[in-house]
Amino acid sequence: MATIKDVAKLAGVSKATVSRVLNGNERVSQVARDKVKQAMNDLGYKPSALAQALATNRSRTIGMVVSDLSGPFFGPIMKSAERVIRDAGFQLVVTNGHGQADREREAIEFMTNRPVDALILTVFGFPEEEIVELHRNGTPIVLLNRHIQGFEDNCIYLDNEQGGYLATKRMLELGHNRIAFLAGHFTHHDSVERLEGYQRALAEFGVPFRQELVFDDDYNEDGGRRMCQKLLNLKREFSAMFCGNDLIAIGARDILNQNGLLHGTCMVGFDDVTFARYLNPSLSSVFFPVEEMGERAGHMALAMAGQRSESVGHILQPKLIERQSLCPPASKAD
Amino acid sequence: MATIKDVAKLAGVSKATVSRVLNGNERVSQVARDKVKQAMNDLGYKPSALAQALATNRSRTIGMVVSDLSGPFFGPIMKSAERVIRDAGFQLVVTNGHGQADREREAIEFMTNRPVDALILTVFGFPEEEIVELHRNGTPIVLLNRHIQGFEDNCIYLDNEQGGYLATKRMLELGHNRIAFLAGHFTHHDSVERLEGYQRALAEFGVPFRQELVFDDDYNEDGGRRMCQKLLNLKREFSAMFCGNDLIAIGARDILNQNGLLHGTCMVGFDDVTFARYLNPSLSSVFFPVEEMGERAGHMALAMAGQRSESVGHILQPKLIERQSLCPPASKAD
DNA sequence: TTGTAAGCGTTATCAG
DNA sequence: CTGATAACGCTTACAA
Repeated sequence: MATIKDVAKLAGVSKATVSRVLNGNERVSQVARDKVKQAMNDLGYKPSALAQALATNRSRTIGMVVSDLSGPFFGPIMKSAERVIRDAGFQLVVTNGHGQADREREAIEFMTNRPVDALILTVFGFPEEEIVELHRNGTPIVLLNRHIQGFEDNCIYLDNEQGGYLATKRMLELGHNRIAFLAGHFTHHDSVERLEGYQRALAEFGVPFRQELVFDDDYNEDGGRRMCQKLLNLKREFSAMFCGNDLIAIGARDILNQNGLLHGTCMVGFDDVTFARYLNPSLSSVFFPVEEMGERAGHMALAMAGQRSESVGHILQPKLIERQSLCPPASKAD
Repeated sequence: MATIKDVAKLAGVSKATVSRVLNGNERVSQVARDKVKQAMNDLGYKPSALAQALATNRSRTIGMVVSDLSGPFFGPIMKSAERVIRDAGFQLVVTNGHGQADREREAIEFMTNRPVDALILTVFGFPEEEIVELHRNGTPIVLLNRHIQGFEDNCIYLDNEQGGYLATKRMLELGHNRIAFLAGHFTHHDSVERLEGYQRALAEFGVPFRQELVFDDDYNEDGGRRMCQKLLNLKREFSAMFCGNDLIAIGARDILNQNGLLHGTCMVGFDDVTFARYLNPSLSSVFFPVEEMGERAGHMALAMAGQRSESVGHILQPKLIERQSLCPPASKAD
């Protein structure tokens, strides 16, 4: 690998001059500039990002910690963030925090030792204070899907309450008044917020809130199965179901199907992951603008890294996607 | 941020000694070692990975270029590779090549300027010679899903021929003898190899190969739709369908469904992506051991980076996953 | 066992 | 406009 020294020698100038033409145009004579460029070409010279980072204390790198490197949710976030970041001539480095506090801490340390110019975090276990402290200590943070008091400027999150409201309202409009809510654990504030939206819609339609129709369990297929089974065991009347995410919905559908109830039950999921539309009947879902979240995260991180970039809002709006699983109640009135 | 100098000063030793205790135990007296460790703790010292990399010319970083940062195929590969790599104290850096030669080149340059100790590549457009040259020039390469003559030691790929064979054989066993093949473009060697497997199975069962039942188009939903539509337009007799991947299968199902043929047609996809089992009827598919591929890639890359790691094989074996979409032909004989 | 000093490839300060 | 030269934080002969 050719270094700046080789270029300097070949061009017959000093390293300083080479460095100057490298870093955008400062005051360098045209002749010098040309000689340097020529030499660079001849040697196939590429500056070492490493050495530049050491000297400038800026790495042109943005870190990202996700809770799952695979999966339909984080994929699009990473993808859109990476596009924005690479377009700015920066590099995105992604690592997995596995959604557990200790792994997340490890992942974050990995990043800060690197170091990165800004850090995009989607962490669940990692404590709020540490996040804020990290930021204070000089690693600019963009926090996704989490909303810390007094740290709002660094957060990007979905209006979950509105999502819960939209889904529930639509089912109410269709005539349902016994709507079960199969939520994720209420330790996740998303779940709580979605519940609030659910309640707001009920109130608006004068339908009483029934605690016995609300369940919480893991945010995955098995959680959905268990909650749905519980619901059936209770023999509570219900004609519709709002699920905390699409995986829960899939688990629930499985149980409903086994009981011959799949096609009669109105259902709305959350996130609108790619395969929701492939299901049969296709699954209605509250669309989570993941790509937009990724883009915004990218822009915000770049801005924090001292790069001028679009300024973006902090709260994303969900949208109800209507598909076959949204249907009126079986007409008992007739 | 505390530096090695601060630690040295506080511990009352030289930088060299600190460096020694940092890099595993060399000959350092117990007292010195203790003082240094104490000082490190007191200062919360973390060595700068950057400076270390510059000094040693090794970054403890493995790069990976994928053709899609989201999507059900690369997610699990990245995830399992990352686990292996991080367990070894290395960092995985992922970037997107978008499956286009120029973007891939850019992505690879980004990586080599960083630099990385090894590079895992899943690139399609990038020319073979350049890959081999890159490796010769000192960036160790692990190449996924591609098989270059004379470069086998660096490649990890699926036995596609066997995959095509397994799928076709099972359908033949069920009694189908008009099996359409909706392949991806034959410019992808995967497609060609799968076709060969398809033909081998046919030959084994004495069923003649019919060119008019073979189609090629994009490896996605729309490609599947177009190929299926063409097949129907031709009014060729067929009772089963082998699809080049699961997305093609989904597109084809859509068209079949519109024609009331979904439940009568036997179908096998390829890759066995996560949602194949969620479909209704659930989709049989040739399982592609993506996680294993990621793990092997990780181990191989580590080994090339001079880290001792498990040695792994180069060819992965597919497996047929049987689900509802696998069914005997409608009995015309009766 | 320990310290000194050169070097990794760049940037940045300061004279000239 | 240009060139020495000192950083940046660490490793690594070489000497002591």
